[in-house]
Amino acid sequence: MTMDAKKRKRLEAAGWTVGDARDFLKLSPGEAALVEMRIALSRSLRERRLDAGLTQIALAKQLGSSQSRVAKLEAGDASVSLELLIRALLAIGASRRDVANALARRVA
Amino acid sequence: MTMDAKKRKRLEAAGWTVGDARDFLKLSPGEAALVEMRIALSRSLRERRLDAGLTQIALAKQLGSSQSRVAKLEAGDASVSLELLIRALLAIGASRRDVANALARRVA
DNA sequence: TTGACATATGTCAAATTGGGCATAATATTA
DNA sequence: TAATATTATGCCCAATTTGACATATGTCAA
Repeated sequence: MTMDAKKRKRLEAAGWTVGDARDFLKLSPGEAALVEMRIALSRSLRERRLDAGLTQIALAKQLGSSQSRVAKLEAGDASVSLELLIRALLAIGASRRDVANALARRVA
Repeated sequence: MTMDAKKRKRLEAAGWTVGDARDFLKLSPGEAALVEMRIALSRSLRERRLDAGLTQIALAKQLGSSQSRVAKLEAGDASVSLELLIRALLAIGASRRDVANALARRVA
């Protein structure tokens, strides 16, 4: 994890809400893009799961994972990788293009 | 790692070339998509690096990583995650949309 | 050829991520 | 309201991923 991400975690743990993370924390464009991707994928995952009428437990089963991890996936928790996020999307039937679209989706 | 991915590794280690991995190994659509994404991102990474006139060492430095890992990234090695692949693309200046496009790119 | 540079591959300790459990918080329904 | 279902969060530690290193292989010009 990068320095800035650690800093953010510390701040959030201390009860701060980070309004505009991008320049407040001076994230590099790449770091910012990564955060945005995580958010975009998280949201798509939740939408797809709900559209499919699945509970987190049901999705976890399809994924071969646990409810708690699905909750973290959808929360964009720092402990989940893009890798797992993408696996999860594929697990509920998203195509490669669907994932690409989700990835590029606006989140601001 | 999944069962089938392990199987593929064993086969490749034994000297086999996997022509059409998709149905020979009976990968699920999701697993196949994941493999394709890895390949697509790997290729985009190498193209971008070469276009930028960078060596693997130079890119490794920008990434905060090592030459060997960059080599593995470009080789689509099983030991690299989509996460790192995406970080690498962002590190050489790809935008979120660029990554999305790369991800969806045809590889067959 | 040799030498210099670039890339590939194997290994391993350290760091990150994952699964699963317990439990808390938050709906939702009777 | 209480009971039930769903989602969130913290924790542990096993598994995976990573950076770094050594070394092998490949490339190309002198």
